[in-house]
Amino acid sequence: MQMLEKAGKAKALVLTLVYQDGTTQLDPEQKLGPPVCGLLALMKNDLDCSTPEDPLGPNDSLVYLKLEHTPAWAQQHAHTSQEHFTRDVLLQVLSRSQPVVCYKAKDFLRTALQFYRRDLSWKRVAGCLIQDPQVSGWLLDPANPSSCYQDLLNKHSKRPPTTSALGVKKVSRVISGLCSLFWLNMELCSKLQSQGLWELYSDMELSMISVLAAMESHRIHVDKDALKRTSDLLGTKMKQLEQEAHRAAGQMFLVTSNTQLRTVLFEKLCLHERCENKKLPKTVNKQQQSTSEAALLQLQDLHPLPKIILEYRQVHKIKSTFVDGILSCMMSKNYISSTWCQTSVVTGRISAKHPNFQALPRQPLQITKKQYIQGKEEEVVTVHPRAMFIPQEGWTFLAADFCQVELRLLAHLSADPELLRIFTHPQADVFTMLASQWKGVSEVEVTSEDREHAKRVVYSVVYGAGRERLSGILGVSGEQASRFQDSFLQTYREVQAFIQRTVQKCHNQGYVLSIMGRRRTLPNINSPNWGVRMQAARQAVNFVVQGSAADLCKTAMIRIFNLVSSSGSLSARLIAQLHDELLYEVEDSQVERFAALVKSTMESLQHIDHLGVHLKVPLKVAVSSGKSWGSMSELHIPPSLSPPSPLH
DNA sequence: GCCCTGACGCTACG
DNA sequence: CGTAGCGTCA
Repeated sequence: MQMLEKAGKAKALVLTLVYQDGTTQLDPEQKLGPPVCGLLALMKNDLDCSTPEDPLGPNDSLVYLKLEHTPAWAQQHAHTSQEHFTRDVLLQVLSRSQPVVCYKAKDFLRTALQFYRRDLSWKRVAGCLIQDPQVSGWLLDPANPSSCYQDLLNKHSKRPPTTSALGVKKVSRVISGLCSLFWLNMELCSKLQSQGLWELYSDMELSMISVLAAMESHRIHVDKDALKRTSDLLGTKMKQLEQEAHRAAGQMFLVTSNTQLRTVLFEKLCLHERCENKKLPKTVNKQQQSTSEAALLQLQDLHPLPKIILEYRQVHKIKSTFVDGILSCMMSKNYISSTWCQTSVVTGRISAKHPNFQALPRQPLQITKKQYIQGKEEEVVTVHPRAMFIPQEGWTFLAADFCQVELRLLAHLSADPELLRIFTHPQADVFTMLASQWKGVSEVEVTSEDREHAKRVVYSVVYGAGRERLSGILGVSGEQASRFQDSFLQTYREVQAFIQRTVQKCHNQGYVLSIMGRRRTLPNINSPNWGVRMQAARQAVNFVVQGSAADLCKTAMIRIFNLVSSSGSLSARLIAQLHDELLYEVEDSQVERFAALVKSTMESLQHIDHLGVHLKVPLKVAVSSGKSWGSMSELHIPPSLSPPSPLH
């Protein structure tokens, strides 16, 4: 009890998880993270007098908290005082106003939520103010995130710290590690302040840690049996396609080997000689004949093999990554939870792994199954990985999508009058209007092909893709792709001006900023090498658009998280973030109410007064819901249901 | 024979 | 543009 009081009064708390093999979060990362066995907390009171040589001041103290699971049958009465103590300290950590520091704080929060699943609601992590030097370091230099704690320390500490750690006991190494973590955090905070990144850090990125921890601690149910059946189905389909490929090639070869495929296509069949009018793409690094989708599409009329390979690749991708890959993430469970990474994307977006939730195919795959049953010889089966994800009984998936955020941001950033008009006076579908304006025809004359072209061209400009990439995607010549881009930039003159302005600014100050002050430095903007310099210019433009979109999406996640956390009745949980789309699991009875709240919260981000964000275009959010992620249908929210503009 | 590693190619998403 | 992840090959 004395300890608990001490922890509450301490001026600062420095934490690290301890793993069963004796390592901590401050040690270099393991391949397979060992299980957590406890938590080490340094309570700092002597902020002035301790030195690297004698890191522990007289009023500082250290406590180790054991984390272990009690078997369910013993849980009823057997809470030991130690377990209560640990839980109480954790609760205090979550609600204290004094600083708490932890390297990789998200892992700590998730661990806490997992160990006290019953006593500790995920809503409790909403208010917590925990600092994380890993996040600070990434914000300061997002292009070079440090690989481990030592790496980060070397990069930012003023002088090389304590002498040879070898020979020193493990305990004292950990203690001095925690102390250095405290000082490193101070150092990073002042750097953030001097770079104008403090508000972004404390108001957005630190809140994201809690949001992501809560998201990771939620279990997403998966139809494991369906997944296994699909795996077998795709396996037999692949064997069939492999045989067809061998027959078409006139020889056996490894269908998954690009090297062997290249030999068959270009040395045996010599297909490149039969299409001299088309230009076939080359591989990036070795400048060989490419066997990519774009190349095979060019060759498909000359020989049956390319088509077979394309289909084989489609099936193989689905099976290996989205069926077997997800099965291997499930181990013996029947649910998954992705790991969400905050510090791995330069533009400020978040990424996901194990599995990568953000890359699950949007479109289902059609498989024609040959079977020799009387009556029907062929059967068409659709395989859809997203459909394997199922809400709990009595709950529904709800998706909220920022419609064309990046294009809207481009309109805002460039202030192009024509582009702005499309969004402020929406008379039709955005890309239809765009196509009609661009090609100079009326909206009813726009074909679906025109619309698709417009969409692709727009995003090639937003993403900064070259003509090669665009021509590959569009299926037209590089020359034509280039003309499309040029005519787009001619129609929307201010967009071109924005691009030039951004590159010029980057040239002058060495970095670019997003709407909320996220920063990317681009040293190569001054490179003597033309190619390198142009790449940096594209990265600069892309960063401003993509980074600003990331700012908006993160703000939306945080606001919705805070609204739900502080509500007594709402229970919706975030399942995944797909960059401009948020996926929630909602109690059936709350779907309409929550949908209205999400939509209005997200659309209200057009104006964020205290950040000085005032977008010149409205934001539009489309909401859909369904009983599986594979079958979502749009939800129309009557404007009357929308609550008044929520608090920040 | 075995497993590991880094470079490369391809492709899913936004 | 920029992520994750599967595969081959030396």
